[in-house]
Amino acid sequence: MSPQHNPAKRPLTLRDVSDLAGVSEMTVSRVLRGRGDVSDATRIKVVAAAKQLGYVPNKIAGALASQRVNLVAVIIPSLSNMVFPEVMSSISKVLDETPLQPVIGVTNYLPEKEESVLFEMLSWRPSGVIIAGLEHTDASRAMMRSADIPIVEIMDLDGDPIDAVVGLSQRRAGRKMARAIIKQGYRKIGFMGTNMPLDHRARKRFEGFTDALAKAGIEIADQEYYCGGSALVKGREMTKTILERSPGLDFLYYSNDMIGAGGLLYCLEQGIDVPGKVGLAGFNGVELLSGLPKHLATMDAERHDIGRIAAEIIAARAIGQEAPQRVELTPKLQFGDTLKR
Amino acid sequence: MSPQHNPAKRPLTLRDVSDLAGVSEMTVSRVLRGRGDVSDATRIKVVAAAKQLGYVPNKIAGALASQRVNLVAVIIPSLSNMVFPEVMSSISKVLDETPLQPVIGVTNYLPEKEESVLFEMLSWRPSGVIIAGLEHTDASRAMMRSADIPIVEIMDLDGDPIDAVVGLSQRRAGRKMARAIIKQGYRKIGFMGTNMPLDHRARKRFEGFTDALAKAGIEIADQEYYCGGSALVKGREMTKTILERSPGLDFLYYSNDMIGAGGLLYCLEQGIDVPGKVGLAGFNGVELLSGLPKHLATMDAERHDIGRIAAEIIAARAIGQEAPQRVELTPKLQFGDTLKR
DNA sequence: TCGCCCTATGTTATCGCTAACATATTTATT
DNA sequence: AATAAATATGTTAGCGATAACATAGGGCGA
Repeated sequence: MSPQHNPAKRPLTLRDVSDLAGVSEMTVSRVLRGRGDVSDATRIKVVAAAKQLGYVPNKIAGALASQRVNLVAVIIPSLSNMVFPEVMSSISKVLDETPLQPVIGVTNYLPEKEESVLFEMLSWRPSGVIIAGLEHTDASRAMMRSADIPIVEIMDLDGDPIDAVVGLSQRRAGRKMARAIIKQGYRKIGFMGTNMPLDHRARKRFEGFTDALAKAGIEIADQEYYCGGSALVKGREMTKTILERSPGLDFLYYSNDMIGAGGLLYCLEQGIDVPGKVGLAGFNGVELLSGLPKHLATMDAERHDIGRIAAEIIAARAIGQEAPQRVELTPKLQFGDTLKR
Repeated sequence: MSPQHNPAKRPLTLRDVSDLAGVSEMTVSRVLRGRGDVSDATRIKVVAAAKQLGYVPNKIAGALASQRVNLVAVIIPSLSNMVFPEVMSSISKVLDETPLQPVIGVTNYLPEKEESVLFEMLSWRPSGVIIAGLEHTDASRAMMRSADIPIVEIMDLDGDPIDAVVGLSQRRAGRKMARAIIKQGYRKIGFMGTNMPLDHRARKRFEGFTDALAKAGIEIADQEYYCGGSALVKGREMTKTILERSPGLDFLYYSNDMIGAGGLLYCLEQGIDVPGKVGLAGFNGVELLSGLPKHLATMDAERHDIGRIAAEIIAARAIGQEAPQRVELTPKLQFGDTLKR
C-alpha cells in the first residue's frame, strides 16, 4: 500500500485522513498522537488511512493550537572547532530519550550574529535554549530573560548567568595549568593562541594563566597569535617563529590542542627534547591527540558532561521538574608526555 | 527604552504592539516584515512600540497563515566526521544571502533514524531538503517525493536520485585512485577502512578501487577494519597490525584521511621509507593533513563546492528559478609526499 | 430496570498571524 | 477641476491543528 499520488497537489491535512477513514478529524488527531481513548478498530482504520495517503502531520498548525513546541535551540559559535560537535552529540543523546529535539544555530563568534540567530530561534517559540558562553548583547539577554523558557548557558562560569549555567571556570583552568607548569620548574614561558577577541573563554583562560604566573613573579616571555587557516599548520609555524625569536623559552602554552599538536610535531621533527628542554601544553583534550607520537599535556574541558547536564536541565524543566541552577565541572589536568612530573 | 516586563506573563502578540502604537495589527505586521506601503511616521511609532515591549514575532502563526516556511532541512549522517561540518558551513554561507535558514538533522548513519528525522523535519514544512547520499528507506523516498519541495541529494552520484543531485561518483573516485597507485608501480596493496556497512560512500569507493585493481589483474593483498574510537589511533594500530601480518605490502590505501594520518605517523616513527618502500593514500583532503610532517596523498572530495551548489539549487528553486538537476564534481588527486610520481 | 459512570467519538472555538480585499486619503494627469 | 492612480490603512476570513467541552452508547450495581 504505497502512498497514493495526491492529484490536486494540495498538501494533505487531517481532513483527508479523516474522510478516508470515515471518522472525525479529532479522532485522527488522537490516534496519531496516541492520546485519549480510541478503540482498536478505529485506530487501525486511521493508521491505515494515514499510511495509504502518506500523511505527514503539520507541526506548525499543531504547535500553534497546542502552544507547545518540542524544539530546543542550541546556539554555538562554530562547528569547525570539534568541541562543539562533541557537545552537540551529548545533547542529542539525552534529548533522544525525550520528545524534545535540538535545533542548531551557529554564530561564528559574532555577537550580532548571535543576536539574530537567537531572535530567529525564539520566534519559533522553543521549549528551551542552550547557549555557549555568558557574554551576550544587551538585546540578546533581554530576549532570553523575557522568553519565559529555561535558558542554560554552557562552557563558562565566570560571569553573570541569565538562568542556569553549566561549565567550568575558564580562569581557574588557566590558573591551574600555570601552577602545574611553575611547579615543574619551567620559568621562561611562551604563549600561543587565536587572535580572536570574541572568544571569551580563551581570553579568560589566558587571564587566569597570566594571573597565576604573576603571583609567582613570572611574566609571559613571548607570545604569538594567529587567525584562520589550518590550526595544525599554524601551530607549527607559530612554534617555529617563537622559538627562533626567543630561543630561551622552556615552555610553550597553547590556547587549544590543535595548535599544540602542530607545535608538538614541529618540536619532534626538530629533535627538541620534549619535555626536557621545552615543555608543551594545550587545552581541551581532543580525541585526536591520542594518535600523536607523544601525548600533549592538556586539560579536559568535560564537554560531554557539559552537554549532557545542560540537556538534562532543559528536559527536567520542560516537564516542570526542578533542576540545578549552577553546575561547576572541574577540568582534569593530563600531563601526557610533554609536561615533566 | 528597555523591554518592559510583561506582568501578565502572557506571551506578547501583534495585538499588544498594535495597541501600544495605536494602529491595526495588520499595519504592525507590515512594518515588521517590511512589506507594503507604510508611512514613515507610522513605521517609526510601530518600531518603537515593538522594541519597547521586546516583541518577538511568532513564526509559527506566521508560517501557518502564509504557508511559507523559510527553513531548509539539512540531513547528514554525523557531525564528528569533519566533512559534514565543512559542507554545512558552505551551505550556511550561501543561505545567509537569502531569507532561508538551514536546520540540521543527524542520522548516525542509521536508515531508520534518517526516516524519523526526515519525518520530523517535513512536518515543519521546510522549503527544501539537502540530504547526504542516495540510499534511503522506501518510506523516506516516498515522503520526499510527495513533499513537493526541492530535494537535493549530495556527496554521491552512483544511484537513482529523487530530484536533484550534487556530488561525485564515489566508484569513479575509487577507480581513479587505484589506477594512480598501479601506475606508480605498487602491486601489493593493503586496504584499511571503517567497518560500517551503512557508509555507502566508503563502500562504493572501495568497490571502485577493487574493480580497477581487478582490471589490472591485482587483488587486495590484505585488509583491516575498525569501528569507533579515535580514527588517528585506529589508523596507527591497524597499520601496525597489517604490516606485521603482511610485511610484503608496498601500498596502504585508507578509506579516510584521519586513519591515513595515523598510519603515516606510525610509518614515520618506524623509519619506514615512505613512499619508497610503502606508499600511502587516504580520501577527503581534510585540512588537518597539511600540518603533518609529510603530506598524505589523498583525493579532494570537493565538499565546499558540494555544499555551495546544493544550497544554490535550493535557493534558486525557492524563488521559482530553474536549477540544474545533476551536478557532477571531479575529485582531484593530490599526490602529497606519500605516493611516488 | 433505573440511573450512573466510563468509554468512544464528535463539535466548537481558538492559537497568532497574513492574504486578499475594502476603504479612505493623497497625489498626479489631463 | 475632475478623474484616475497611487499610497496608506483597516477588515475579514482563513491557515491546520488541538483543548475543552458535549454527547452517544454500554456495562453494571442496586
